[in-house]
Amino acid sequence: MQILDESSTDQCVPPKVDRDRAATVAESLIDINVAGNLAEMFRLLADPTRVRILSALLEAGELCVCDIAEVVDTTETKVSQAMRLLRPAGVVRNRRDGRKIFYRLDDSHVRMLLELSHAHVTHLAEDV
Amino acid sequence: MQILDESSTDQCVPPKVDRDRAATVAESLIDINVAGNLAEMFRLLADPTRVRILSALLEAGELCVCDIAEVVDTTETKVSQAMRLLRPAGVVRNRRDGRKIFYRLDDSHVRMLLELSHAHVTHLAEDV
DNA sequence: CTAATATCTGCACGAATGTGAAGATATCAT
DNA sequence: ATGATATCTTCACATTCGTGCAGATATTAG
Repeated sequence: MQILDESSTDQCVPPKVDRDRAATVAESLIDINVAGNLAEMFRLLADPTRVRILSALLEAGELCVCDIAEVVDTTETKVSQAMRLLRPAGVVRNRRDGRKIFYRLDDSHVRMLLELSHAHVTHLAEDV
Repeated sequence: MQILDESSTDQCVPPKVDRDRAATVAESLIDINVAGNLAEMFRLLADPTRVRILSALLEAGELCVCDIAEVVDTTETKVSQAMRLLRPAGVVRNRRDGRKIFYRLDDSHVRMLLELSHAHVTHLAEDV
């Protein structure tokens, strides 16, 4: 891109052009609080059980806790604790019907994330 | 969608239609290994520093470690350790030029994830 | 060669996280 | 009322994770 210029004497021996680019990036960089929110959202998806639960909801649309536990092949406690994390984050929404509580995805972005991620992983699987 | 039917008596008092749906979901459900890979990929993004680093690379295209540290306002050790996680996962690629090592994003899906996620969070920020 | 720069690694410690067991609520059936 | 079902919560424990520090490696300059 640009020719390296070792004239300036700063802490990192930065070529002038790169310095400018770095400054520009710093301005348009994602806000530190936003980065925190993003990281927290990714953390919610950083667990195999939760991924499978969300995947099941993506397929079924709506499922009660016991059905989720059966489909995902895990305990109801795990499902319940997963929902405790996902609910206040706005990822899932619940609805009571008798003694059952039905959950469904409640975030179009998360839905897209899941679909995109699924495509990503299956694409990786093809390579390997 | 379908009318609830409390006739069958199974362990979870499941209406027949729901049982079928659960079975269908179980078949088309994401594989357990794939879910693990997905979760691991999300875990890489589940850290504010790493999110900011990737965001910087998304903006700048390519940056060396010291510039990343300056732009993201963190230590070079943090950047280096972040890269130690992101490199083997195929998220970033590096190139040596002299004593500097330049990093850039190396995964179109991750790029999309970041863009989509950024849109998601800014959308949330508008609501609140 | 030595000195300085840029990056990486190993280690140790505090914090956060996932998990299971046991008990607490809430709803329905009888 | 009692018992059964479905879900949630609390607690404690083991594991993992992010962090900083000190030192190691690699490259360039003199």
